[in-house]
Amino acid sequence: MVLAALLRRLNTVSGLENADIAAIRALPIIVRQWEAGRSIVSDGGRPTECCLVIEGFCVRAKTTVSGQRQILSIHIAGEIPDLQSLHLHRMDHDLIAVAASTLGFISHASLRALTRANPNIAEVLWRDTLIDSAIFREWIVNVGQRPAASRLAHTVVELRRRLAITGRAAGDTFEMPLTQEQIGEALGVTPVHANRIIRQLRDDRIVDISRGRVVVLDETKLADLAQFDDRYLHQDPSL
Amino acid sequence: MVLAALLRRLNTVSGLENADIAAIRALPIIVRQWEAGRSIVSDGGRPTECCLVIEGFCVRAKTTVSGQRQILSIHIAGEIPDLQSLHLHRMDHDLIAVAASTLGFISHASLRALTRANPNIAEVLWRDTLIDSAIFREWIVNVGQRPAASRLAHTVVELRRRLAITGRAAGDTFEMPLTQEQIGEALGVTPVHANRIIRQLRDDRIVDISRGRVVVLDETKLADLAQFDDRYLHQDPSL
DNA sequence: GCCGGTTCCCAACAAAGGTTAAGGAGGCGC
DNA sequence: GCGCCTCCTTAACCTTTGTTGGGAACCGGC
Repeated sequence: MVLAALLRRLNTVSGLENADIAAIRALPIIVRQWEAGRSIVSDGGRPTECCLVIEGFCVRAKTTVSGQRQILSIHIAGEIPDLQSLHLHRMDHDLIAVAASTLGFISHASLRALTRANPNIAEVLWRDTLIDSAIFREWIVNVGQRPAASRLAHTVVELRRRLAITGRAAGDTFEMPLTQEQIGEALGVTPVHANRIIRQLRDDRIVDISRGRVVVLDETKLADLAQFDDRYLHQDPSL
Repeated sequence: MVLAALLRRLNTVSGLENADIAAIRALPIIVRQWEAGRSIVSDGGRPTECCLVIEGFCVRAKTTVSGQRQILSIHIAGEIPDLQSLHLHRMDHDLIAVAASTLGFISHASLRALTRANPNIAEVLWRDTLIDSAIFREWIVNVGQRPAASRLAHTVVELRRRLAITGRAAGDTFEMPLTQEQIGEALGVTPVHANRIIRQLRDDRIVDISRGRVVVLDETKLADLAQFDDRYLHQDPSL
């Protein structure tokens, strides 16, 4: 069921009525397989559909004039990374699959009809983009204020929490299929320095990040380093 | 007219119909004077109203567990910096007036009634929060990839462009009432380093930032340093 | 099973930015 | 007009991160 992760996530994060679920289920979706590294929408593009991650991993990224790349967010099953394109018609960044992924494409036309007809769903999706925004704010703090090792720890904890919503972070292990270069791009450091801090966290027996997997070795030390406060994820709709 | 800057801005950035303008004009707003440095809403708070900046300057900021502060955005006349609180009920950051300001408070109840009754306005406001989000993305790039002097230049150019919408950046001079410490907090550098780069840009005759005012001395050099691409501001609704 | 590309790993050195510590300029209350 | 407080300014020194340039390990295709 292609909508399973999306419905699970929206229900956890915002709460859905039965009518909402039915309306979302009725959306026409085109499912496609995407290979690792392939771009989904590019900076400057004018997409006419939104992309639901059914399975896999995508990132949003921006490249500066001088050619440096910054990863802005990491997206997992159940998320719609380019939902903003519904009202921001020209892309200001790239969306790329970093691992082989299953994607579902939903036309802007059908989404707009859905939100117009169903203000409740409009608010749920609006809220979803606001949570996206809250995560960007935390990333500004991450790159602006924390030393590189803490940045990595914070990113790892955040991803784990988000994966947990759809049951993709059981135990102390989960997938994070980014190369060290991409981890550096997400943290705002060079690949060499990314390697240094990954090694450091491994040597200190805090987390082992290798071959696209993360193994948490010491919860306490990781929490200490990350100084993670989950409020910004707004996972509880009642709060 | 307290709504002048807001309507001017929404109309530039999204386009408004006459009916929308009338409906916005009918909103009940409580106007209050705010002194410089006074907090408007705090991290963890659960506001029941949104705050429109009628005149003045506000910033949003987060403080880490270890006490470091990061400014997330700068807000000017015509903006609603905590519009996200309409659907994100608990604040994940602070909103503070950095200069003496005139603020208008609009209850969530009346805003929600407005958006429910008028899907067009709902979309305009949704789009507004998406532009907010696009600016956060650019700030991640700014803090993550650019050297400190470019970061400052970029921030200056962005603010100038946004002020220009409501005619508050005529000529080569505009207000930016931040202390050097606050500039540092926005750029993710220490106050000492903020001072270094401000001096450097002054010595190089690029911009003179002092006593809360910015004077652009050399457009070309500034543009060069900032590498500014205004697409992320999404100021043209037709694009 | 080998080959070519990607990814990972590492060391030496350079540069950007952080830390500490201090003095000076300007505004405001009395 | 004096004193206080905030903000700005600067210098010397230290730490983190970037740069350059390498080599080793892994992976998929043939």
